[in-house]
Amino acid sequence: MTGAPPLFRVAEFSDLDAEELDALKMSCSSPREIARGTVIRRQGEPVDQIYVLKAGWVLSGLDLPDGHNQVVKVHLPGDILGAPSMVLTTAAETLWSVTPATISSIPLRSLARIFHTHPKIGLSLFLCAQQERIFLMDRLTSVGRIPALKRVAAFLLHIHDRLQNCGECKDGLIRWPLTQQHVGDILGLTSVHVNRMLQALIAEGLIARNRQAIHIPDVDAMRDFVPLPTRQWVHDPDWLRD
Amino acid sequence: MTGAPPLFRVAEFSDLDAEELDALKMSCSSPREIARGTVIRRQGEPVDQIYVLKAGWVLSGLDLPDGHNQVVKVHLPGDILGAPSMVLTTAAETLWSVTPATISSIPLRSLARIFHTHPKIGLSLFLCAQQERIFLMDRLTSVGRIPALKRVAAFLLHIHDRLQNCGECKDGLIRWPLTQQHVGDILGLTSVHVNRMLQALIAEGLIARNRQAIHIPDVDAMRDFVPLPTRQWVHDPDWLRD
DNA sequence: CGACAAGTTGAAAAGCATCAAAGTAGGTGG
DNA sequence: CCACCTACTTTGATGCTTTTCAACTTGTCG
Repeated sequence: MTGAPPLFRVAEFSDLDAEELDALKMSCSSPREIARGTVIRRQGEPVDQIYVLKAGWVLSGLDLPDGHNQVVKVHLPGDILGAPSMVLTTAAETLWSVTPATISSIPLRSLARIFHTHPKIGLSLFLCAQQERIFLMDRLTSVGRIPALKRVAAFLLHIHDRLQNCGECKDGLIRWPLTQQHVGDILGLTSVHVNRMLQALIAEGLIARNRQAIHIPDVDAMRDFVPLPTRQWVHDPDWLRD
Repeated sequence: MTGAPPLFRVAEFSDLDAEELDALKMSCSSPREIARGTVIRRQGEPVDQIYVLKAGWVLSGLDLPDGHNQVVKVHLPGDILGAPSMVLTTAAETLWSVTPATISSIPLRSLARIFHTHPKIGLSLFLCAQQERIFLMDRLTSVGRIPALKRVAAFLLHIHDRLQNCGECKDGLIRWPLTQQHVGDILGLTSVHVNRMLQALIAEGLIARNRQAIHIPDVDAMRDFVPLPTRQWVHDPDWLRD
């Protein structure tokens, strides 16, 4: 939207005025810088706040008793972190940074208050939660019904689109902080198989790659290759206008 | 909670007073009865309302170009249907009943208004959306990282717990309207393999089955067998009380 | 009774996991 | 500046889980 760093993706569906944006900011603690690999909140811990990601990449994942891990969300700048566990007595997910990151936190009490003082923000938060459900539904479809090659492609394209949305990607060039093990945990594959699928995508000419970056030279070709639809998000629709 | 049929699962996390429940009811159209196999809303159609399921089972699924289908949600009585597509210009999901069902609808405009007139309902709806995210995260973990036998077991247990929550299941006995093809589409398996896994669960003594029902004789044993944690939902927590 | 949907079974093949080992880059300390 | 360490990537061989395909069985409902 603007050239400024994205503060909140909350305003993605309905425009918030300055006063509302201010109210949101007031609810946030001052930003905290964390190193790569920092655990923000561990699975099983009590939940008394959620977080806003100002910069960096954060993963949210579930650990299984057998040592396997499923990453359920790749968080990019502007995202709200840790909200699903609000409805649980103990956090479902572990949140950890895979790059240096900047986060601030919102106490649950403040969040609840916002719904009363600024209903429109409440509605915006609700819509963001629905968007997260769409993301999860698409990933579930990907993991459940799409073979590995296209599954990896779908994921790369998804990240591309979201990075572009927050102004961190242009010309299909993505600074890539994830290991192949991470990608495996995101897509329900082994890192070995992810490696082979990446090589296959390179052989197809759909992507190029060096150590720190992935390049999608022809985004439209990638879109054709991926069997999931590109999602068209509403913005300030009829039914939201009073 | 009560012996009465569950109207809204919306009140699961915070108690709503009579006036609020009334406001919710007022936003709903009068209930409509639909036959088994009725499509409520098809993928790709415009989105101008969401639905409340009063009775029956409804599936929500995504169709892929290759003809495969991924069911992303099994809806039980009390559920809100179709909300994720609110943020899209065109519905992501197809909703169809697998039993005779009773639904009523809520226009998006009314839903938006509720956030302003009854912020507490807005907050409750937000929390329900977070719960749906937890369900999706658990299913994603299931499909991504849990082998077929335990995956089927986890799903049966999940449905058991939710049915019990809305008073439609006791003593581990579940009236079962889903075909093995449905279960396959829910879990990312083929119906053939679902069939074999069900037989294996019977051989293990974890379930029993006849044509219309599934029985979990020892729910605790089932819980031990399943590698996902049982979710403990908050109800009326500190931070929600003003 | 006959038709259709769903469940069941077996055999073969595919896709992905597993295991093990070697290769590569980046960072650190001597 | 080199040597080493660590984390990550890459490669090959093998095996298992699940799919695919096809046929057959069972139940249901007109």
